[in-house]
Amino acid sequence: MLEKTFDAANVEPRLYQEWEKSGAFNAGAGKKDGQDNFCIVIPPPNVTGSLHMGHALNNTLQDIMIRYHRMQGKDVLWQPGMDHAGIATQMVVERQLAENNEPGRRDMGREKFLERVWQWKGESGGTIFNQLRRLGASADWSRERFTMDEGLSKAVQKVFIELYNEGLIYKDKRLVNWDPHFLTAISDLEVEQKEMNGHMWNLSYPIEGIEGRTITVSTTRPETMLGDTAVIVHPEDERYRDLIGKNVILPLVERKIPIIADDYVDLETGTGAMKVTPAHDFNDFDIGKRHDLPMINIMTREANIWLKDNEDFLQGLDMSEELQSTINALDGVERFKARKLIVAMFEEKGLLAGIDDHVNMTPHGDRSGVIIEPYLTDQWFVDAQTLAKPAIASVKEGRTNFVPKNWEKTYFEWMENIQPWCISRQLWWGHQIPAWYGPDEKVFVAATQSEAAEQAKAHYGEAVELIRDEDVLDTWFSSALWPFSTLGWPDKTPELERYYQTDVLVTGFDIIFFWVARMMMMSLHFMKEEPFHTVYVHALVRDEKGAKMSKSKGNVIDPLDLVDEYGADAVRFTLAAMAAQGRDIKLATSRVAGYRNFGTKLWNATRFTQMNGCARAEGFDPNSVKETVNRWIVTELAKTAKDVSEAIETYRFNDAANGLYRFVWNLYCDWYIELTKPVLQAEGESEAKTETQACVAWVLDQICVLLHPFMPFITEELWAETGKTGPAREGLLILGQWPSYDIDDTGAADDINWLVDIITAIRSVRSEMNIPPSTQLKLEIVGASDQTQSRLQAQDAVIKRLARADEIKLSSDVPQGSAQVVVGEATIALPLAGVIDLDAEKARLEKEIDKISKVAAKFEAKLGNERFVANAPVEIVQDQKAKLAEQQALKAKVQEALGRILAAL
RNA sequence: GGGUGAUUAGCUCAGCUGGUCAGAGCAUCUCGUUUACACCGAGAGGGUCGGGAGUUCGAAUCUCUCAUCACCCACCA
Repeated sequence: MLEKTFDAANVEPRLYQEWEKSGAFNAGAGKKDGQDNFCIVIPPPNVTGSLHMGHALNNTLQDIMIRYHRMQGKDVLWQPGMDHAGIATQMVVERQLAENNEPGRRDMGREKFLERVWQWKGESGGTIFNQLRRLGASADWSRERFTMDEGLSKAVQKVFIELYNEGLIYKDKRLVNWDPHFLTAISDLEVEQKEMNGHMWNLSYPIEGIEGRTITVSTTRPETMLGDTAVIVHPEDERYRDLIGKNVILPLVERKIPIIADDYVDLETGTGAMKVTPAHDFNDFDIGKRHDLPMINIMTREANIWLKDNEDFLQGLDMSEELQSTINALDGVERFKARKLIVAMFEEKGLLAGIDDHVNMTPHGDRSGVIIEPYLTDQWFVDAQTLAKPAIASVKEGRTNFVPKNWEKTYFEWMENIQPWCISRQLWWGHQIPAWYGPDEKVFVAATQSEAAEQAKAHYGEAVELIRDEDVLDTWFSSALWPFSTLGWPDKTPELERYYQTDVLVTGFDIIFFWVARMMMMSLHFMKEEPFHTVYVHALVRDEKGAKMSKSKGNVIDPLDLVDEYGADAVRFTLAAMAAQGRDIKLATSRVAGYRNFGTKLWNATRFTQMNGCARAEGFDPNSVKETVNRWIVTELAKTAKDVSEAIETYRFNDAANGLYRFVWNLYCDWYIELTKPVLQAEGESEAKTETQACVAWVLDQICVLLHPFMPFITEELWAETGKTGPAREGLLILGQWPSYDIDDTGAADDINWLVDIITAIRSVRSEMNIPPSTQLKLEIVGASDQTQSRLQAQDAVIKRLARADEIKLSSDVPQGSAQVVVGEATIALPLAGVIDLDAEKARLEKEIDKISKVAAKFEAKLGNERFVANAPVEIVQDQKAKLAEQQALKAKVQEALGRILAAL
């Protein structure tokens, strides 16, 4: 006999071990008779990561599909693995070094530092996978991969070399987003624009040769004026037309820079004159290119002002004492301090024309949080525009589909405007770029140094010393290869052959650009086939009030805390039930508690079966059950199974979960079990009892199967429990067989619906009339049709039990002073003269009539509308007519009942 | 500046391709310990589906518009 509740904390780890030991997670485990494959690659979490709600949702949905398809008998692979997370990991290890007062990364040197990172990875990396295990994730852990594994690194190298040879990867000197904290370039995607309150400074630049005349430019970044190389005005601008072609004397540095015309300038904005700093602003960079302006970088990598020994800056300057002192004052100063100093200097010279408040979008590094500096450096880029073309076509032509579909628009929007992807990072942890430089900076890209040396020898005609590029690749470069690199590419492995193309990618919308788009590009280029046919994009998990969960807000719900409190099944079921497409999930823990209760409900239903001898029967055939109630429940089960399967296959996980919830609680527990009690608890043996016992057990079995993808632990446990009696069971539920039935008995459904109606109606009256549960009623049925009479006879015991009546008889008249309920054509009288309040009964019936009238009025209005009758489809009109007639008949009956009460009053 | 998604019972949300679609769960109220379950059972109250206009015989469901909120993208000094 089972305990009263399911002890998740104890059972879950045990069952998880059993599953793992059984090999059920391994690819091929569920395979039966050479059926289909099903493959999902996990979105690789950061090696530094720990489980948050987003992961919990993401992996729950994946596991539901994986378990579902496994039970379908497919050869299933859920490919797990982790991402090396360049910046994040380097950050963690550097912090650890600092905490231990150990030498920093630079003091340590590259090799030793990397050793430390590997050591850290071995000790603390990948805790997230143990957390996923607690959720019940049935990934094939034996195939776990890491983006820095030898195999995956080989794939990265091959991809880099091939793209380079095809001209799709190139090195370029241009402005990049520079993170002055981590001292590395980052891609556009790793930049977050944040609104900041700042100022707009108006700076006046004197015109060369025109005493007393200045031109005023507006800027949000005065410190960059040190690197100005032009002022531009609009060619049509009357105010400045005479100045075009002249020079300004750049204040402080006394550099002569030209005033040129460029229609980039907006006549309406600011003063209509713009300073141009090509080395520190993306727009200015383009303008500089257009006009072939010098690009003067005036900052160090740390974003401090750099003037001394800065050749580009010093070139062409006349070193005066004043300039020297300006340089002394500014050199090495942090950029925002320098800003203040420079503004003050302008003010002192009388060249500060004004300061306005200004709100501007400021770029921040998503990891470091510091303000990004547009910075002129040599970096490696991927020609994303070229790679994007087939990736766009693929989605346009439906070879890969987004669910929900509206994400395709976002995807197109981004892909069609894609910029070169900066892939080099000035970090150590990552895939070092396979490029070597000769004496004249000539690049040799090759898999190994010796290959590079050969190339160099061929080029120079002699052996030369080569220096390897220090940089590593963007982490997302390796993630982009995930669907094929994890399967063994570039080797032609059986897994690659078998599981590629994978099926579904499950992901949050926040990484569509980072990851999905790039997988599409790389996979199409190297595999010539889409990485997956479907991208299921799920929502963000927010807190109860809809706010994004974040540490700083302190509203983070830790999924493991929820698992501790309510069990993994409850957490999973909650997430599935709330995963309606296209909506964020606002997680309320009350929901989790509710679904924990759902598990308990099922648990106790199983206890009920045990107490009532409902053991599984050998060769039970749901198609041949005879009892109405049994025919009804198997019909409902068949419907539910069909709905759930369909919902899972169309990614409507909430519909699947809710369908199961409804069936288990509202049909199986609330009605089926109650309806079977009279038979099950009757003395002695009967065919009906034997059949019902078997049927109750069988449906419970099927519930476990259908619920297993959602609530794997409790169902597995119950499966084991119910396996202890009846015919021996083979194996674990995880490898059970997903059902589909062809059962549909509408007659039984009608009978039971009638039964439910009559019981509900009587209960309702009892409750409203305050008839205590202990009072046994005598029911008198008036006007019953033949069908109703036979139903009454068949269901006599059940009605008596559930409506709490000790006698049911047919009558020709309603006894005076009875409470009355109308069910179909029959009126059920509850003879309670003297017990009930007739005024209350009168009010109740009046209210009932009112309600019916309202419904009837709707149909009347429709049918009274000539145009409706003329235009609506015939079936609809017929349907509405029938419904109206039904309501009218009902109303007449209730009115009769009311008449009797009025007479009695 | 461009784009997307919201707005349905007190709360959190379902409602697909227009015709009982006005629903669920929590919360509330009443009653209940009948041996599966109080993490329970029975019953009840509660919304003119954000405002307005339109299409249609018929709209929560389609179109437009306004309002409010959220998010994403963007180099306007």
